Amino acid sequence: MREKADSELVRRQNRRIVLETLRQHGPLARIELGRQTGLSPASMTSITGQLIVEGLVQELNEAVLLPEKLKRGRPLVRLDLNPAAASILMVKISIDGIELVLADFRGAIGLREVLHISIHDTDAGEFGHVVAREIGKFLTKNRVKRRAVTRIAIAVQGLADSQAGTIVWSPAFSARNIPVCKPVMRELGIHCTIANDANMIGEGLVSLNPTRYSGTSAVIFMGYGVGMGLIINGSVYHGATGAAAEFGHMNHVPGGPLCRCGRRGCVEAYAADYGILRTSEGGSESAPPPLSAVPEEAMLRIEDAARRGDKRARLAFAKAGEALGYGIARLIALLSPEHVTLTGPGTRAFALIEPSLRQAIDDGVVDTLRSNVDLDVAPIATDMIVKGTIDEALRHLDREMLAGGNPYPMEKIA
Amino acid sequence: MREKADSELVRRQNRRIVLETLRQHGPLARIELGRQTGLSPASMTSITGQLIVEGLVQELNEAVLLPEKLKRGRPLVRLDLNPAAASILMVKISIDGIELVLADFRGAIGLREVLHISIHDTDAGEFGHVVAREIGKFLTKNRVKRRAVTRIAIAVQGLADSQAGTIVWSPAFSARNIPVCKPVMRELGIHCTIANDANMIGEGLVSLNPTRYSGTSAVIFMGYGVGMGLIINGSVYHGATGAAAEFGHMNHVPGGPLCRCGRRGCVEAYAADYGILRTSEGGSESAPPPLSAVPEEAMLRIEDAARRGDKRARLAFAKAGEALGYGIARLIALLSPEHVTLTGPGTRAFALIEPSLRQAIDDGVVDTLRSNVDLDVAPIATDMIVKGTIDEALRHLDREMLAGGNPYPMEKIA
DNA sequence: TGTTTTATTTCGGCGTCCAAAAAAATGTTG
DNA sequence: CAACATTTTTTTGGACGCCGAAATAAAACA
Repeated sequence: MREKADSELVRRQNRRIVLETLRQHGPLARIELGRQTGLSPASMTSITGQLIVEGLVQELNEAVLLPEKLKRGRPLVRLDLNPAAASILMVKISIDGIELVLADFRGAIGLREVLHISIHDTDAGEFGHVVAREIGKFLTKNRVKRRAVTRIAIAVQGLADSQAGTIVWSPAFSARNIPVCKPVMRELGIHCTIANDANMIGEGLVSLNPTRYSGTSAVIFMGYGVGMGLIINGSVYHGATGAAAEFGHMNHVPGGPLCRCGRRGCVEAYAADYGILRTSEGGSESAPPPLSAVPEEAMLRIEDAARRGDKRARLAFAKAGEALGYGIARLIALLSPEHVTLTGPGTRAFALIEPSLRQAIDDGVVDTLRSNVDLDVAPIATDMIVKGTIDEALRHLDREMLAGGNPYPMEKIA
Repeated sequence: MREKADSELVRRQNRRIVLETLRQHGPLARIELGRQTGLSPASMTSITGQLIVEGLVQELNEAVLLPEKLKRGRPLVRLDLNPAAASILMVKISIDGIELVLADFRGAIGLREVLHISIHDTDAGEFGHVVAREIGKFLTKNRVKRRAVTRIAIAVQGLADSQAGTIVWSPAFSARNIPVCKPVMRELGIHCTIANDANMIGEGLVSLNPTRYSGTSAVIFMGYGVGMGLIINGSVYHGATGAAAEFGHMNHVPGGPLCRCGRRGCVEAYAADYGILRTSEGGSESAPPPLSAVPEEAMLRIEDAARRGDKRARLAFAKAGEALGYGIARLIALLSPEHVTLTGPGTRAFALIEPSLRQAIDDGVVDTLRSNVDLDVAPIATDMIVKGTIDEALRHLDREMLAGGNPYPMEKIA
């Protein structure tokens, strides 16, 4: 049951709609905002006035920006989010290292740095400190005041517990249950959240194209592992702790090949790069997966071999496709998503995977459901993680800032 | 992005909260409503006054009802939903026949009738007419005016397309794609909806215990088939067409036994009564499933045999448990629900199924996820379908009636 | 310079909510 | 039994948000 409504709720909701509209459709004049949101020009004046006083929005001085249309009438004054209102520090933790990105309140990226530091064997108790230290260095080097950073948002490969702020399990670490957010918050005094990277791809897709992703869709990431971002009814699904959508560790065949998670027969054990590598090398299904990342060259070699007709290599991709296909079939049976998007480096070999994947979907799904699903491939995923993480943090921020939206009397605005 | 807010939205939302509170917590005085909803007594007077004028709510004259506490002070006047404000005709279509239930605006059941008519071989074009005719007879016999019936809500075993108002596929029929809602609406002139019965069990559980089911949960129905109602973030999940959550037709083993849906290896092909029957009789996996329902006695016989130690019968239940268990494991990997509830006649033999089911869940789920799931068994399900269907129809009704909530000036109320 | 056009602001009205005061309805007490 | 106490409900008056209409502002055009 929803909360009781009053005039405060009305204002808060309308403020939020205005902010979101500006976020999505770039700079807009008051009257354009009114058309977009359905609010009257009078209310627009009032709402934006308040937002300007609070520093979240600013008027743009764009004599330059409007050379195209020389209409008559009073020129419109475009408004935009004030980039300085907040900034988000995004941290991407992956098997390759740590990436730091600083974005402003509009979501525009200002600074970016990739650290190729070795983290795989970092001690669980140590890692949070390492992250905090690297963030500190990054900020100092770029002369960014810590107080200027509003939020730290972390995306990580593997299972993250967003409630506890920990990395439950990740291919980037040998350790498990690594606390991250708490030490970072303690050492830097900045609010910090952590989430799974595939979920963040989902966030990115939703904020990029809310109409397309207004229903139920899935993004499947293929690479060093198999991850999934699940969009349900237009918003990314996080379980109770943020640890849902473990598509890669959904069982495919009971008692099948050994997975990195320790179980047998997971989709990932067939379809992640190490699974493909193992099959193509004729390794035993009980052979333990490698601890470190499979080098890209190794995968390129197998792909080449398969394209040249090598039987073992072809089989490896066929098995990967079958596992993915049945996994998708099961997903369809449960949720009948409108879109299933494949992404990540593993899609490079999509042509090799596709036949068995489609066959598996054909065999595994009731006809009436299958016809509704649209399967597509989107190779580029890295920046989507960054964008998604930043956008999600900004959405949270919007809500926070609006919650504290004190009533400013009209007189003060003038 | 949500809709713009204004005072109309405030009133609508608060009216709805009041109605829902009355629906849940029985008759309440204005001041009690105020405490429950967080609205002031003044607003309560205004809102309930409006609802009373519209005939949705009525004051209860309960001099009798209050013998318990003889407090002093002005006695409270309890309000309740006006039962006569609307009525719902619920139709349950199953392999056993058709059941008709008439409920009032409070959700209380007034009339009930079970028709053991044979519908299995009804022509697809004919069935809607049959339903309409039976409803007509039922209403005439009980002297209920058609105009008095606000909505017809149908729950059906099998795959329903709630968008199109059709039965896509059902074990109760040999035909497919059977139009139901359109002919019913045409012949009776009453709005009609159709949905899957397992989903309606979900609705029933949510309205019975919203707190427990505020997150993600699944209800799995075992019987002539295997169905599922999926509750996500506190509300029952319907895909785009209402045809989601086909847990029974989620693949378990590629190329496995033949399922009633025509595919191979579905969970249902192992765990529905016909699947258990087939395995226990040592039938080939390619043996086509029976067209008609498996009689209860046959199942009781197999259960008995298994309890007495018959190997084939025990194997049949073990296989059923394994298929269900892996299905649940896959569900957990995707959504990590808080509760999984098993229900339906198939749970009679739960003790026989349980060991392999738990083993399968153990083998199929990553440790960190499994520990969060609470598995329980609730044998009685039939009335939950009725309750859920009625409650869902009433919820829709609430929304409709509130949408047209004209502003009544205070003077008119007095 | 005056006119036209378009964006924005101001003003007055309406609907909602709430707090406080008033009224209503009953029990308690001397 | 009348005055008091207590509790619920209604009434009153004020605040806030939205909107339509009128006023104002800022430009192009003639």
